[in-house]
Amino acid sequence: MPTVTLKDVAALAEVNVSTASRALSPDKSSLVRASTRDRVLRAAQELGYRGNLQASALRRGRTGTVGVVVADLSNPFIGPVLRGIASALGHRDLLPIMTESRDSSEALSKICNKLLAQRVDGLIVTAGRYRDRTLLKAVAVEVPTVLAVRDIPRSGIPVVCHDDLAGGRLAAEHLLTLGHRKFAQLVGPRDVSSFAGRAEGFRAAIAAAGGRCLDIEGASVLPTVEAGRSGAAQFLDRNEGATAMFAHNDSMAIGAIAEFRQHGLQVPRDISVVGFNDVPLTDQLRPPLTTVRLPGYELGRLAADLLLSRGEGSESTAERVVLAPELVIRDTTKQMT
Amino acid sequence: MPTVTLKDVAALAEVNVSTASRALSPDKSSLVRASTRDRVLRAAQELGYRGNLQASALRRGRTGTVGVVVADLSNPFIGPVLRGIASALGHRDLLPIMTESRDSSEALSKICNKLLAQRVDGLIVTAGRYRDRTLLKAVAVEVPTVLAVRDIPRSGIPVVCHDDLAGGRLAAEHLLTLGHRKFAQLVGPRDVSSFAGRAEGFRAAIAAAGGRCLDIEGASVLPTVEAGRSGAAQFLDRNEGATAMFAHNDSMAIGAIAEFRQHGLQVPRDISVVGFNDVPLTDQLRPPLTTVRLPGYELGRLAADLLLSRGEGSESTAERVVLAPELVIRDTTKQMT
DNA sequence: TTGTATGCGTTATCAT
DNA sequence: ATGATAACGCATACAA
Repeated sequence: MPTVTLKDVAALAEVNVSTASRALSPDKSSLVRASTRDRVLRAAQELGYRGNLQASALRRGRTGTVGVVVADLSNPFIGPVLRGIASALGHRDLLPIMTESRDSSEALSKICNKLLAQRVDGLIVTAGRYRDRTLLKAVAVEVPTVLAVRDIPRSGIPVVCHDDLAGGRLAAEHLLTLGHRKFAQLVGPRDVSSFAGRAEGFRAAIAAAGGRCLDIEGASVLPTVEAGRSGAAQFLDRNEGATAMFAHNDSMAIGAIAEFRQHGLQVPRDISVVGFNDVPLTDQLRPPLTTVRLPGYELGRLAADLLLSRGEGSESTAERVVLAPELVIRDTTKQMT
Repeated sequence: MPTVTLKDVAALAEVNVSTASRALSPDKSSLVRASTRDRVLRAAQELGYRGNLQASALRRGRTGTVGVVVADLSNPFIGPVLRGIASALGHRDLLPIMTESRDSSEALSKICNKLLAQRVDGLIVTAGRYRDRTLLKAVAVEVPTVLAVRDIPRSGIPVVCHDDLAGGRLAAEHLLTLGHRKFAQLVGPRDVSSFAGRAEGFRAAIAAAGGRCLDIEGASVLPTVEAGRSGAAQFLDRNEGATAMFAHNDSMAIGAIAEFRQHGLQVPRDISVVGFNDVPLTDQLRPPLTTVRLPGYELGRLAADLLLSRGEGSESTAERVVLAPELVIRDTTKQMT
């Protein structure tokens, strides 16, 4: 497969390469006479010419690509976010390069290096933990960067995230309204802003109402169904009379409910449970899960927009966009009797 | 941020760029004296030098990137596949460029064009439908390509997929063993190999056993929970005495079960249901879903391996790898009484 | 072992 | 309106 270059096209159209280049460039094509442009276009068509973005990038100093790092591609929450990013980016003819760090700082570092070597025009990181602050600050000086989903305070990096503080508060207020006074929460990793925010929002709202809240740390590594089970088991061991539990994501909530059931406790009859994220199928569970919904697609779109606006040098844009969560009341929470 | 080039490094190390290039190239670094290499390395370190992969690619004729196209990033099945791909690729220092077609042929076409313009070294397509055959055949002559998950018969493109025929058969045999004789299946899109295979495998096994099977087409556009509901509703309308249903994925199975429940029918008491994919949380449903599990991670790894082996010109490798599915029996199927 | 020179494919500048 | 040419950053063939 003899790769067709601009030179070939120019030769066939009997023009100089620079003319061919102009004719094929969307914005400069007006500088060339219509008839010759047509000739070039036809030649390109005939040869099956494809611009070489590598060469173009080298010459122009921009690659037309944006790196995107996510922690976990299997996290159902991330799909909409990526779609939002891709949508906003595709709109301006940029190609997202998506990668997964598996929440490993080492992997994140490697990925960033690769992306920088690829000379991405921008970077969107949804996988940042507090301990990655130094790394990401260094990255951010090399390429326009925005954080999404997870914030890193004092990093100085612009961010689009959801309001986890409000999310935790929403969960707390819902349970308080139902008459609960003693609570437990299954906390997620402490050095991830989303989880830290949920913990603090919940704790503060409970405290403000004079309630008591027990933190279960067992699930602080990976917030999975299994972690939810073991967290619930711990909770039952040292039960201090809590009647409601807030899990920092739906997986843990589901695990907890399963564990409760196994111990003969029914949700919500014996204990109320609130999850977080509203991932698919939570509405199909028995009972359907009360949870907090986040605007993933919107978040992705805004993150990409923020990146683009920064890339254009208009530093005037907001550095921090926070999206409101929404409480979805289903059947795992009920009024105290 | 004045971008550091090889020239800068060479200048600081007081060597020629070619020497610097050699010193920094992992495999050619043996050609340079240890002391000078150290000097170059230190200079690179000091300046924070990053190779420019664009320029390197232009010169070497390979970019070190592989395009990956998926139909739907939110499909929980795809996560492991992508991880498998990334793992195999990362191992050889290749960067996967992941993209999503949303199952649109138009989008697929655009994406392929972009990826080709990016001069990816290879392409893995998990989003191919039958109608994309022409497009993908054209793509495959330009760049080493492998299909994954979804096959396209008579495309001549190597493929790694699961054995959907066997998957359908597994479902059928399980239900037959339980004593069922009249069936319905909620079919997925006809022009996607995975669904076509499931349909055919199920149908054939039923026919071979002298059973009867009704195909419900209502869900043939997007196989979602909603499609499962409406499919089940259709099924109930024209009920012909079937006692078991095979849904072509878990979402549809879940939707069907919900619809049945709404009509006062219990699963598996009144009707047995088998899903497909074993996506997360299906084990947490009430009742837990009987389904067919596919080796996603393994599939991704093998697809990447196949691509790499092809890229190396060893055309001797198998053109078609088919992975065995596994039946996961849970509680939505039961013995006929 | 190191340096010199050239070209990868494109675009921008400067002429014409 | 078009052509000639240089340069982007790097890697290699060849020379020394």
